[in-house]
Amino acid sequence: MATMADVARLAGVSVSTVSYALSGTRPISLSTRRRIEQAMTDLGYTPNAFARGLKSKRSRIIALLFPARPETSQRSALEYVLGASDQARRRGYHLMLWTHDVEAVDDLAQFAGQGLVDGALLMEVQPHDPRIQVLVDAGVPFAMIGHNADPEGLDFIDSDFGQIAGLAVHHLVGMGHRRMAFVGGPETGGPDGGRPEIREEETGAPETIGAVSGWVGTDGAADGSRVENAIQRAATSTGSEFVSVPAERSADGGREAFTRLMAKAPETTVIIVFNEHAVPGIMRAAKDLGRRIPEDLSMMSIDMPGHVAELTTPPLTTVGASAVEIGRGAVDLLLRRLDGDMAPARQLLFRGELNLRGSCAPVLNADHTPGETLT
Amino acid sequence: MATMADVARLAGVSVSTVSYALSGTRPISLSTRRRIEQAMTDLGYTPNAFARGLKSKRSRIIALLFPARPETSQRSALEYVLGASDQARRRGYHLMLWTHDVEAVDDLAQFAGQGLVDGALLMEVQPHDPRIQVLVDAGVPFAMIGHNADPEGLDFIDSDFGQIAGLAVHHLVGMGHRRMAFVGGPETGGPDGGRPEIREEETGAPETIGAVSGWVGTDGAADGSRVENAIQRAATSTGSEFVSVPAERSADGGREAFTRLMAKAPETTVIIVFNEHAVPGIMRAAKDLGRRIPEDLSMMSIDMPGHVAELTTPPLTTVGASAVEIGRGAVDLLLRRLDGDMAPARQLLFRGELNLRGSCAPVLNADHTPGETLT
DNA sequence: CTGAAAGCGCTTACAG
DNA sequence: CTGAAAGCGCTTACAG
Repeated sequence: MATMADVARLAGVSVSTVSYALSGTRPISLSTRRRIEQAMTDLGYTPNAFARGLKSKRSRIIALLFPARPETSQRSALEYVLGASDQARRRGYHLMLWTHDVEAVDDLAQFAGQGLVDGALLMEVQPHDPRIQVLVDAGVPFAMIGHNADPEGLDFIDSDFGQIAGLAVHHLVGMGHRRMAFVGGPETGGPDGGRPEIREEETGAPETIGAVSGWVGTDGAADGSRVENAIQRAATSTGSEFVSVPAERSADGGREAFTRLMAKAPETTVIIVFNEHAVPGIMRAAKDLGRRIPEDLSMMSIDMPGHVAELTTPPLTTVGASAVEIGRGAVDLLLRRLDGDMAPARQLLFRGELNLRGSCAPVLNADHTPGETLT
Repeated sequence: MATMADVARLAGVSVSTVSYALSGTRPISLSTRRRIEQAMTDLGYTPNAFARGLKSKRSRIIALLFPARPETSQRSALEYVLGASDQARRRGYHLMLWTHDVEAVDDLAQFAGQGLVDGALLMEVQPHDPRIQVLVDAGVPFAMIGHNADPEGLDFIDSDFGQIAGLAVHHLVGMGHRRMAFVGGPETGGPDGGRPEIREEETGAPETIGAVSGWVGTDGAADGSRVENAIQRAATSTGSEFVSVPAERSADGGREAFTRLMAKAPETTVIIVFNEHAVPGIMRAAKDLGRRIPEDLSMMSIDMPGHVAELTTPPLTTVGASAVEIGRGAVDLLLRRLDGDMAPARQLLFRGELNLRGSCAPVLNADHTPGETLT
């Protein structure tokens, strides 16, 4: 590989001149610039990333911290990753994928201390995420996809679950639904499922950028519980009944949850699911009980990629924000910090959209009295 | 951040001694080693990756070259990525995700010239993949996931489509199927679909490692066509009829393909699909025609992740090799090169497995004569 | 068993 | 508008 010294020699200038020509940080005469450019093409010169990083303290590499076990990946995860990767490239950065155990904090500290990355993006942020303190201690700037319990002063981008819940519930109410159920992950399930108390602190100033809406507060809960709370609030505000049933992340988990749901609230007219892996089990259990979707029971899925939602029969109506766009937005948020912006933390909520497919239908007998059986 | 000089000062030794203590490349007295270790913990020292990379010419970073558009990602792609990322970590390497346009070869040349990565992994390798020459020219070692038309001398790992096709066809024949159809991507479709001629060159020595079987030759075709050819060979060797219909990668593409298939070979008893996005369209079109799956028509999907196959009704029987394992294997293949192994190229085929779900059933009227209608 | 020193390939004050 | 030189934080012959 040609070095900068090679280029300088061939162009008949000093190394520093080549460097300045490359960075454009000081004026170079046209003829000199031409000779340098010619020499660079002739030699096929590419600056050495390590020498550059050693001197300038900037690597132009950002890390994507992805707490995944290869076997149990969420399906929209790829979209976050590709969105972030694509945007990083557009903005001249490399993206390092760092899959890890959320609890393996020592490894992270070491990684952060290497100075390899200029900043980090955190996926699947937990309410009390141990990674945050590690990054703060290491002085590595970061932005979160999702957020922790107390995100004050921290940059993040998240789905606007309040808006998304409103969108979902409004659509369903318009179809006559008044008895709604929510199936989330094992961490959900309301009081008997260990949901943390709702704290409605109105912190920070709302902001709206593009498809992004303002941040107004946190309830300190994990994703699933936040979605659950948002749906519950939206549902009860319309006078609808609401029940929540947790489910393991598997088809069997879905079956089981459906059984519990039928025991608890047999009159349910719509199930809103935030647990991709439980979907097949729920749909099969419903079928086994003779509940046709959507005629007898509507179903809606939150944050499910469109091509996945197409696979079920009927295809699932979904609601959610674009994972690709959130991935992109996270990169922009981080690079704003890396570019030295000292402004206060920016907390962005990304608006979702409703994608109508075939799994929601009007309630036929909207005002049937409790006690009747729908089947 | 503490530097090696800080550690040396605190431990009362020279910088070189600290360096040797860290690398273990020369004997250090126990007491010295102790003092150095103490100093490192006290200072929270982590070696600077850039200084190290500049001097040693090794970054311990490998790139995963992923020619993806964020919007149209294959579902098993995440599994390759996570498998590779996980294995890289285990082996002490970082994984840089490089999503790019397959044709944007200039960008790749620049990337490769930076000396940032020690090697690269290529996903979605094309028959005449322009990336290969770029990497060879840049002197960047690489391993392929999949392979090009002429992989002689190149390391790769791929699904053993011959074995996979045999597994699939054998299972189907055992159920009485004798009229098989294949639906692949737009690049498939046999002679009228532009399939390259089959060249059966027996190159290289077969090898078997773990779940990996030996490589015996290439037909110089893209993935889809190779799968198609493998299925065709397996089918005709059992005396079965075989037709192939290409499909666009979308639900509509699937519908359309199904219509063409019914015009071409209405007696078909099983469809083998290698085109995830076409699946919903095929299934709905079949249903519209009154063809029940699996009673009237069996279906099998190649290389579809299990949790995805669970979503359809009935869940899909699948056949294929583990994408996670192939991702891991690719890393091992590359690191073997990076560790200076000068042995000849290693070409590995990964065996697939059959996952029975509910979409394949015995043919009821196995010996019906042409002219009868199954519906 | 340990140290002094060169040098990896850049960037960036300093000087003109 | 351009150059000579220091230095980023390591690794690794060279010397003892």
